Amino acid sequence: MTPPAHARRNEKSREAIIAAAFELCAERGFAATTIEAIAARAGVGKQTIYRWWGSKAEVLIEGVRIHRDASAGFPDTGDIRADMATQTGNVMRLFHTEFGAIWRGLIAAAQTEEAAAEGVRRILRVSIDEGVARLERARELGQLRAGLDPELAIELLYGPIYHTWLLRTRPVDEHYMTEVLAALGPALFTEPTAG
Amino acid sequence: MTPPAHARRNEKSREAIIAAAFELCAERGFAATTIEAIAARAGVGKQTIYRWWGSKAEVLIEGVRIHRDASAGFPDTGDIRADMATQTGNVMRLFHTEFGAIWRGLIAAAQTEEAAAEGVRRILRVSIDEGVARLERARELGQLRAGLDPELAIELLYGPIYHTWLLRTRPVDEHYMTEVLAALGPALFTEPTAG
Amino acid sequence: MTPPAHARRNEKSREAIIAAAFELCAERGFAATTIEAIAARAGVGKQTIYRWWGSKAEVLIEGVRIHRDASAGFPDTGDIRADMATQTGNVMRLFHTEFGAIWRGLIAAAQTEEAAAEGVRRILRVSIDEGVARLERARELGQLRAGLDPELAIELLYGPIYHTWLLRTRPVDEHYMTEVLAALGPALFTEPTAG
Amino acid sequence: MTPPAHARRNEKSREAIIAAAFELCAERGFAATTIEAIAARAGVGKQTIYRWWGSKAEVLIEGVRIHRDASAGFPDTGDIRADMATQTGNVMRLFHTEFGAIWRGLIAAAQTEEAAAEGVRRILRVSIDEGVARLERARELGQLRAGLDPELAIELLYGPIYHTWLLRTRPVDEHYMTEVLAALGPALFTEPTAG
DNA sequence: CGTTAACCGAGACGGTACGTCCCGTCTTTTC
DNA sequence: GAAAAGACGGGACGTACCGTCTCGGTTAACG
Repeated sequence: MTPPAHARRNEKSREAIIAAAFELCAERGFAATTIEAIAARAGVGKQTIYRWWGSKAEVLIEGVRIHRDASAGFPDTGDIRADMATQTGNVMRLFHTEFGAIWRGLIAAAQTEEAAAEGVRRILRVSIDEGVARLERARELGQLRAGLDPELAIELLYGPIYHTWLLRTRPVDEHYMTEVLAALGPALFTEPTAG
Repeated sequence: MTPPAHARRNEKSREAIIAAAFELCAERGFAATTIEAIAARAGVGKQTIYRWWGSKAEVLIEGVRIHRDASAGFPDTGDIRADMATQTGNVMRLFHTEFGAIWRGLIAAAQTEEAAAEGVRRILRVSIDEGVARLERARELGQLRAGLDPELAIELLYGPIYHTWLLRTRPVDEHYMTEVLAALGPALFTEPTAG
Repeated sequence: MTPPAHARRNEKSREAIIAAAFELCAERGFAATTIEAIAARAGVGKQTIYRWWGSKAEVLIEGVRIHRDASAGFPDTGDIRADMATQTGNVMRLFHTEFGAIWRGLIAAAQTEEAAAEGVRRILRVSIDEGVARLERARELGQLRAGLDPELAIELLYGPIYHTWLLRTRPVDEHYMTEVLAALGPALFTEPTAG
Repeated sequence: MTPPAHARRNEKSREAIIAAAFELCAERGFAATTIEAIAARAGVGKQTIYRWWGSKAEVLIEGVRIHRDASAGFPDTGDIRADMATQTGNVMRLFHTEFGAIWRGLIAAAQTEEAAAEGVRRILRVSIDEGVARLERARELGQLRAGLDPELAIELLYGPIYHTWLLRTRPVDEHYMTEVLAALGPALFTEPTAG
């Protein structure tokens, strides 16, 4: 999404733009954030944004990627059920922060704008791969239901999360993930061996 | 979303506006569809749109509702697994038509605009309730796993559909729903009684 | 230059735009006057300017035309030499006011922009015709050199005025027009009959 | 307008810039010619233009000066009326070439920009002085009306030329200068001696 | 004869204005 | 009195250039 790193590029401007975009999304939401406002807040000419990114979505995606790279990966305590609960809980919590609002905006943009879709996909790919890797380790310990495709398993898990978060068909309380995991248990995991 | 039906209201305009909105979304996509273009296409003053709806999303939601009311409900052949496969297959097929593009746009709008979110929610509510009703009938036949909340079950099923459709993390082939249902089977259903 | 008078047109905006354009030209000069600034000063959307005029030059030309229509015509005391001195003196004085700066800008614009050239031409046409009419009256009194084309005579007179004013090859003192008229006398007029 | 010749200055760039400026003015007109385009066409950095000139007008003025220095001066056949006709005819012809379009642009720029005005003035000064010198020679031969200021005479002559050329109040045919000279004759010259 | 300072091409940068597109409101006229 | 038509004030769009500012790379004068 970003043209290949350019020697002459001003790193300070790049950072200021991403930071301004995040601030403005936090303050007034994704839809009300404009390139003009980002440029003004960052103390930058509009052209400098258009030179390196194709839309506000691409700016934010670069910011999200940086944010994501700096955050913890999938937990691995050896207990796959517990780790899944931890991870999905983290995700749901994240979704209710400012970051969630930005991510929501990006997913909306991705419905319309191919570049945004590509960025969203790339970000999700990493998370999915982490989840798949964790499931592979669980499989080696015999914790996974036989014949289960790990990537499909991740979708079974994240699907309901995104469904309730994006479509808001019902209020989500803090036990939601517990219920989802409990219900999905028989589809995903072998019975935990007794204590 | 629509003000209470008004005696004086011009029914022809109402229909022309909704039809124009659908056409334009089909031709140029949700994001590129504007109120001005809808009004021009419908041969209507802009004010007439603003008088009765709050945004293009609301116009489309009314159209989607009409469309939905005219379509078949949840199938019920007695075989819950087969009916689920039929229904989810229908949904996925629908998502790849022009209607899908509109629905995609409305979900995007719902991330930002409360009125759209409300409309989306109301439309989904009906579909979910139909699914829940179908599952209740299955439960009476002992086809459902004990202790399963039917609404949660619907989310376990539709979650992955929306996840792959909205986030496009991977190409979806025609067997996708078969695999999802197979994987979810142990979580949702009792073993089908032999022959 | 202006589209045919339109019933729906907002007269207040039209006047505010012309007034704002004049003010801004007076304050910062023709070149530094922008459509954006005119719109802002007039409390008007830019589109409202672009809807009715093609450029700032056309706005100003409309203003100049109104200004010109409201001003006195060619003097006629019976003494053609004196009237010419009065008139050319008035013109030169006018050229050193704010109005002169605007007229200067419009002539500059006319070098580049056909619509401005057309406007300038139309404004000048009226003044030239007035001069021609005055000379025709002088001819009837036998004050004009035989065989002189009155329109050419006007050009012989105004030519040096515009030459010094636009090209500024030398400072112009208040006697300049006296000298020009004295020098042109033999070319234009018959000897005044001794009195 | 040009800083004092500098030893290090790249002569090739200087020439390329002036040539590019002339080409671009010829192709798209003075107003549409930009410093960026000149730099690109000349294969030169923008800074190299800004280092040596203050504006595109100054670049063109330097080019015009070179052009002018290379062209013939005022003719002198001994017959002042004929020489004036020759010279003014040459000028009017020149005004209808590409060079005329550039000169027109510079005069327009001079209305707004002091440096351009200064350049225009300097170029005109030389031509006026040549004309004045020619008239002085005519005076010695008794061809000039007594008491006529030669510089004023030049303005009486060039005034109408610039008036019609810049203000375009009427189409100018090839006899225009003949008529102007014929009409001005009594103001400028003594009667040609018979035979 | 190596150093060094200016010039050079290139082009990113902070800006300003452009002319356009729509927004949602308002006004006029018609049915 | 709803509806068509569309002008209006406004805000953002994405683009074009402005004039300034690095950045390496020549290149010519000086030490």
